[in-house]
Amino acid sequence: MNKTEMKTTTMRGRPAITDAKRQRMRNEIANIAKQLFQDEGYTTISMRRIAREMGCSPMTLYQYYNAKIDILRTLWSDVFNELFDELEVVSRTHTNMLHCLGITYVQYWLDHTEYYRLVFMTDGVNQSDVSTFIDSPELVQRFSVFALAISGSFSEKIEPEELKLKLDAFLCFLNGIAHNQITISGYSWADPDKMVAMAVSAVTD
Amino acid sequence: MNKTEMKTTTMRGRPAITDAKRQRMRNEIANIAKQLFQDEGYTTISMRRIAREMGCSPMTLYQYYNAKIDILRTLWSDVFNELFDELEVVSRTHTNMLHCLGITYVQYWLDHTEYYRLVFMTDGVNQSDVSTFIDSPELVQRFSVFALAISGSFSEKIEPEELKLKLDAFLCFLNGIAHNQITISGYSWADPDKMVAMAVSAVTD
DNA sequence: CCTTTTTATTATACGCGTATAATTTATTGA
DNA sequence: TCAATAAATTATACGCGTATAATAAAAAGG
Repeated sequence: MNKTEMKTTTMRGRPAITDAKRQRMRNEIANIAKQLFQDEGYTTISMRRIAREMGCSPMTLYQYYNAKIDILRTLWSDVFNELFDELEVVSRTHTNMLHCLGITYVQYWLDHTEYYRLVFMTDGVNQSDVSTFIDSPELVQRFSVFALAISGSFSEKIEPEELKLKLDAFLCFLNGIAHNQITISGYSWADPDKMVAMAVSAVTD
Repeated sequence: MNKTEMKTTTMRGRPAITDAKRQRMRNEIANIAKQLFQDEGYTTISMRRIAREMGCSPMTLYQYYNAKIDILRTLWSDVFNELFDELEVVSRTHTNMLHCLGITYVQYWLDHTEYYRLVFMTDGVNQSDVSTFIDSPELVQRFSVFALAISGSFSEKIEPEELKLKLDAFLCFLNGIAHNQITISGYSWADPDKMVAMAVSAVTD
């Protein structure tokens, strides 16, 4: 029997915050933080600063998020959902699906480098990474558009382990293209679309 | 006329530290820091702790390094040179050069994830970008082992722009493989060697 | 009303990286 | 020997993330 269930019976003491209220507060914090992170960068913005903008004390933020990094994590999922919405549109409207998916995926990050930095380049040295939420079931589910596109590009049925290899490699290649363009921006990279084309043929041949 | 040149003429005031002495001090700090970083991790170890082990005040470290991250950068630079030394050995001793180069390159980063994070995942907004380092002439020079291996894998001469495309794509793919393994560590990725093999065939076919 | 209980919120404190101010040290010219 | 000077070193201070302690707020029971 957990606390939310206890709520139904009468209880002494100040009542715990409603789930709805809690969620509204989380959203408010996330929205303010998103704006600040995008404008001035994750490391530049402090919890004290977010609190000031919220009109609360710094420690109140910890009532709604375990840590500063957790606020960022919430923003990550928003970003991914937007991206995958685009990808699903592509998967329904294009015939040479894989190539278009690749282009869309890479181009999305190149068009939103600040998001890319938010998701894949959070302060390097500590060990908290993106995988904790990439592993969330609903996101794993979303990645299946790539798997379907790959298996769809073959006439005969493809073995699961070979599909996994192709899928993983394809995702690595796409991320690598985006990542190098963004992090090594001083170097004049070859056309991303052509590199995506190479990634596609590596997976479909 | 700079300060080192001024040293030759007589000057008032406490003399600046010798280059040799400065280098000895840098080495001493680096050695202590390397041990501590390896034992307890970069984030865990503080400048105050390093100073304590050195028997000096925290701020004295800043006489020899601009920032904590610069100490790590120095350590990384050493190991990075070792990577390219390895790669050059590989390029001289193996026939299927490209595949071995790829394996070596990726495996290096997987063996030194903390250095990967340092170089490729530093928050680009607030300070030094990877490209400033990657663009340094001696490092660009080092990357040519990949270009040579690619052009060497074709019997007839390859056009420069096509070579560039293949080289850039190959580097993107390799970095992507390493990057995804490191940043999305919770996901069980396909065998890196097999993905490298796909990257190789994408470039050589 | 007032106490009791439980939760939300805020205050305080710690160690961090490091900018800047203060101090010590090593040298030269008088 | 003794100021003057310049570099090395150290002390102090700031804002940071956040753990923990203190306080305020909201409900129920007397």
